[in-house]
Amino acid sequence: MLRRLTEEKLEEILEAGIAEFGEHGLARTSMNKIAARAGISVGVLYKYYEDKESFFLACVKKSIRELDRTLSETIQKEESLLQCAERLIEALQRHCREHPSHIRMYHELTSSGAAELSPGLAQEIEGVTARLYSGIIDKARQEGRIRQDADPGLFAFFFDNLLMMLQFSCCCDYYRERFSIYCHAAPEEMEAQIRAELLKFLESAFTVDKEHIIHTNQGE
Amino acid sequence: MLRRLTEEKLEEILEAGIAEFGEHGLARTSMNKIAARAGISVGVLYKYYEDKESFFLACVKKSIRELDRTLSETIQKEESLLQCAERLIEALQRHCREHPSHIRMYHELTSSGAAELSPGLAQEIEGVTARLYSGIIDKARQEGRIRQDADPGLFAFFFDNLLMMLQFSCCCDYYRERFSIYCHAAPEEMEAQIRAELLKFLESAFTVDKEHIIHTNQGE
DNA sequence: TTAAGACGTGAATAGAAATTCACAAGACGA
DNA sequence: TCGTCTTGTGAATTTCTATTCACGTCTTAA
Repeated sequence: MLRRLTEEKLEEILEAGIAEFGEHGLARTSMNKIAARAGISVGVLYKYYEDKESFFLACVKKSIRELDRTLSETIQKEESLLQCAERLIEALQRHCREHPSHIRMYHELTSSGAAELSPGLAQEIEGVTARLYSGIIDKARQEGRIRQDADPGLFAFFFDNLLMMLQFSCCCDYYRERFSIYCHAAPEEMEAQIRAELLKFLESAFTVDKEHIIHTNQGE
Repeated sequence: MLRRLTEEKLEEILEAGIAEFGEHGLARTSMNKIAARAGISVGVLYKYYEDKESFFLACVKKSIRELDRTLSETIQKEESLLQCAERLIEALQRHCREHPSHIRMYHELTSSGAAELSPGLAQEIEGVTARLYSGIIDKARQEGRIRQDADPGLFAFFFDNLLMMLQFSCCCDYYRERFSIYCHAAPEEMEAQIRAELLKFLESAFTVDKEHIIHTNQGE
């Protein structure tokens, strides 16, 4: 039986690829398995994509598109840094629930399997959020809402680190295990609490009104 | 020429394995290449180790041992949370400089290539630090040095997330790229600044004396 | 209705790498 | 010095999978 591939089928194939890449990583994922999972033959994959690598890139692009949509729906309004953070965390938690394999694939792509692709991918994936977060934080600083001596780039970097690890901890085996070592529960059982505590942490980290700066270097 | 393997040679072989695993990940690393890199024949690898997986585990064990040594030398004293953090950051930055391939291998091990190993490894690797950090933070909380409503487990988790990303950002290609997107420089060019800013971030996050808790949930 | 062209199929090919094993080289006791 | 045991060697085997290609099926235009 031979069916011309529809637009939806093509999306399905990408989704199958994302799932497999997320489960096994670029190196260990078999094109034959992807085809089987998508219910097509291997050959057709090579009609649409040059090779495994470009298929992988297409999967990543699709995934980026969906994440960007989620994010841009989330951060439109004029909001305070923390309101923004709260919405972001919520959105990412939802994204983890709905597209865990996307996050897993994203994690795989940071590993050495995709070494040659790193430079381009990092730029494409992180570029948007980096500018976004740095901008938000810089604005907050200029408005005097966070400490004046904070470096916006690095603070944005720390902020994104926390969000990224949040996602990995929800979706990736190793990090799920690690989470449960810290918290004795699976992340999906305490989504609200995680969100609340992360907000507290960020709230403290970002808030400026301290009377007493802790004395780090007073020795024993 | 045939030389009986010495204790040092065995360590060298593990070090070669760590380097290869760090560069290519578990799946893409070839036992033949490891042997060549270590200057021995493949066969002998299989005399000492059951298969690739157990060799990988031996490499990880060696790496854990060295990290544990670094950490236990670092956190012995009775110190404040932030002093402790500062020492930790310094120690980890040094560790990154001296053993980048260990960090790379650690990162590879969190990816799906080592899926079956995840549970055991996570426990072994994270168990110690998790208890350590949670303990330090819990103590600080009981002494009233950080906000009372903080969950020690989650705060320790966030703390470790930041430290872990710091290491990846120094040693792993993708994360190095990502770092430079945020900060427009390579991490080794601004080690001191990173340390200082991360301390500020943590200092703020952990410090308790705030008059005004930011109003997160007041709506628009 | 039909024939050319377009597209999907999946068995076959080729290459890479894990693992094995028959053999060789040193160690050691007599 | 000799024979045996231990241990390292690396070519050969096996397995896995990316990629190809000769073929069959559908579409479509006349």
